[in-house]
Amino acid sequence: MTRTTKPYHHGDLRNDLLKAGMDLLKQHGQSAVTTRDCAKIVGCAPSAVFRHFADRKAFITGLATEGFTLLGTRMTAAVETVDKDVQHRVAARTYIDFAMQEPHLFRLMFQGDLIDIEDPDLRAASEFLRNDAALANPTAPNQKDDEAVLAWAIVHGLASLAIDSQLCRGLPNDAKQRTDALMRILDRTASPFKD
Amino acid sequence: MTRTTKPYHHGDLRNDLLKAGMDLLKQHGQSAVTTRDCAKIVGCAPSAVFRHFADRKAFITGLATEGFTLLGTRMTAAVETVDKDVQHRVAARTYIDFAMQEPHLFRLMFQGDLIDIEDPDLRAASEFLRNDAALANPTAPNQKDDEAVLAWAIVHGLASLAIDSQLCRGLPNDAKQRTDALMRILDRTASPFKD
DNA sequence: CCCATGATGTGATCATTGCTCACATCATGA
DNA sequence: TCATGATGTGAGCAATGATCACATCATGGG
Repeated sequence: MTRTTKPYHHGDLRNDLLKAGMDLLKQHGQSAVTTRDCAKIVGCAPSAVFRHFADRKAFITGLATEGFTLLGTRMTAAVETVDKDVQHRVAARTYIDFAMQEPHLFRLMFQGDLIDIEDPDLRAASEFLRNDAALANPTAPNQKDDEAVLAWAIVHGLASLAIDSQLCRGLPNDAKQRTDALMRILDRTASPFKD
Repeated sequence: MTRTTKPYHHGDLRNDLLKAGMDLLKQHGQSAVTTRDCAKIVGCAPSAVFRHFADRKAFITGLATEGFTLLGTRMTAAVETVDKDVQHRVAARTYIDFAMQEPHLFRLMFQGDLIDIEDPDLRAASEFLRNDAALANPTAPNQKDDEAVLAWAIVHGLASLAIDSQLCRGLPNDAKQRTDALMRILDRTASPFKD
């Protein structure tokens, strides 16, 4: 055996708690992400959670932050591999695919009353979206900015409606196939994504 | 005084509970909508709530159902007063305006893990959206259907992003003005809404 | 008209959950 | 080395959703 007595101090409790929360979230949704269950999974006392997070909202915000980081990583990685003229289309596909694969996480990331919108870490992790879409000032007179906002709205709207089961009738179960179905709509109708 | 002793049986407890829930929701968000507080506001025992709703989720679903009904009423009323060629634009404005005026309710209506998506009353109340957008089969080969889905996605995406404070930097505080700002984006960029 | 029955409301009570606090343990650097 | 601050523990509190036995009442069939 590698270890007989478990040490009093946990290695990286904060991160392990987030990982446990991610598992619960992925499998059973946000209501199943309970601080006590996360503590039990990690193997620490329920009170230990609050050494690393001010309250449950802060913990959930931490999960959302990880989600934005993950989405950002995927999008930049995907965009880097393709030609400039199809980058926005690839970005859209990656965004939608992320939502289809991680619906609970995606929902959480945009659930304004469950997370702390002002949290600096969260803002930093999600900044790339506002930058990419030039959303610092959505009322800008700049036509290009408007189109960027609109593109985000289209993709985000499609993903959200599909997740919240308003669009689910007729959509396939498999995540990839659902992404394909939504992308087909984009291809055929949305001018910003037409090549 | 009209009544000295309060009767054992409440008049229309179910509806009064929903009204109380709506008030709490509007003012403090979904986390403040607690079955006990609603009971206290209405003046009944905490347990009485569960005579009319299976559980909290069913109660929240009832609120969402009222929300869809309200939105449907507003949209049909608004559309009826204008010419056919601008109906979709007026519908879009009404949708966005509703979201800006009742952000908590709007969020709730599309929060898949807080409400019971399969509830027949909810489905009936929200059916007009799927009908209007011809969303029964979003993968339909019909180009017109695709455009309807896209139009809904645009409007829904704009409203959602604005509410969840990802778009809030630069947006005015007043609900009407926020609606105007978002509609301006639609006017300038979204081809389905260009006249 | 009466009363049996089902619907509606009550009070007591439970388990779960977020959260706090006094205290224990340990790592670190002065 | 040892004082100090960071990290973890266990007990425990208040709020909340939910259940259950019981109370109250409306109503329709006899």
